[in-house]
Amino acid sequence: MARVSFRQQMLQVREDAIVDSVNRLLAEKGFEAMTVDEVAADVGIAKASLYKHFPSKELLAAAAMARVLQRALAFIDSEAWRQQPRALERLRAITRWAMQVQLAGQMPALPAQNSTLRAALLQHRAYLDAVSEVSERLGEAIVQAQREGEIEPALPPEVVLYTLFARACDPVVAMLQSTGQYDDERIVETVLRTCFDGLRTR
Amino acid sequence: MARVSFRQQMLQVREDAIVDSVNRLLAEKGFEAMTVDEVAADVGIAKASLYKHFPSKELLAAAAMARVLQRALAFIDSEAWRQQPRALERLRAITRWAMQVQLAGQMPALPAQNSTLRAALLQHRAYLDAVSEVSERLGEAIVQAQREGEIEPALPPEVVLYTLFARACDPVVAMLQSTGQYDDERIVETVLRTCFDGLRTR
DNA sequence: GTCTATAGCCAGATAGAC
DNA sequence: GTCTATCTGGCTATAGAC
Repeated sequence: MARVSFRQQMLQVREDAIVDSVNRLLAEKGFEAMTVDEVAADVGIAKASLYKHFPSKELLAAAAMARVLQRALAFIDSEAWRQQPRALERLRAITRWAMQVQLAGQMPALPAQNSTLRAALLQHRAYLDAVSEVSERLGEAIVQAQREGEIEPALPPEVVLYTLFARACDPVVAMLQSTGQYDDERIVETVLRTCFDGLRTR
Repeated sequence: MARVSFRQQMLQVREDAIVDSVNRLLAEKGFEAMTVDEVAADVGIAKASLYKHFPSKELLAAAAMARVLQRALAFIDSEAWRQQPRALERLRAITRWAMQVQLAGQMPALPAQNSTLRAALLQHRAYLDAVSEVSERLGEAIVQAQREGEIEPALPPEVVLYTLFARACDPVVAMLQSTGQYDDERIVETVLRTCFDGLRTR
């Protein structure tokens, strides 16, 4: 059995704390506006210490984005998710999960088209692996939901996939949150509804 | 009749060129990653000259965002739009217009929650006026569409409004464009469909 | 108003002691 | 690995000649 030293555990805990902070700051201000000084201050360590853990700002952000995807994957692998018999309900569940992460201020924004972050992500193994793993699992659920007649079969599966990725970061969630008029559950259910059922009357 | 001097016309043309460049760069890289040097180079003038037209980077971006909204307003005021008898079709038309602007690379991204740009926008008269004017017109169309039974009446009108604003910048448009597998019209119609009809089968 | 040149600042990254 | 102190580059903004 893999014995993990106390030192390594401490390291892991610290890195988790760092990545938490980065997630929050990425969600709040985006990659470019987030400064490494802020991250260090938020974690409560010196900036130079941060650079011992992550060799650049880009790789710091990439680690954070990879972890969100790994958590999504953990959710997808959970019993509760896989036991859901209808594929449509599985898709709703993962989308709901993503919106809850966003409401908790832990969903980093999608990187802009042209950004040093984007370039770094395309070379980041853990991130790319997580993206393709999540895409594959969701792709299966999408195709199944289409076979079951629940998701519109005329939509190419990749359109559905991209839409779900985009809705995970849907700015409408933050807009509704900032009005203060809706509680979290209401926000999630409303945005989920507009995503799956559209704005038109059914 | 208002006589406009040749000088003023030249000025206007130049400022339009500047704002075009800013729009493109804002769409491509976002406010923080865009540099004033790039804008100047893109327009083909010196950076100091830019600052004669716009006193700060924030106000430069704000002018660009205000102009997009003013163009949206011009579209809303056009005969073709207003003669459309059904409110739902008017909402579809303005959303389609926004997606075409985005495909043309001229739709600036929504500012992040916490950003110097956001602060500047909240003090920018032309921007705020345009936002509230657009919101008012769309709000009327939304309520009417709900009365006509076309837009889901259970959705608060502001949720519909925010959703339309968000879809104007929907990253799915750029994602589909970057695959190169779809022509512009197909992209617009597909994303419009997911917005109004949802992902589920009807 | 346009330019060249530069001031001033701030953020990413590093040196080097402990 | 952690810190303090510092380097370095690039960015916003301006000075000042034309």
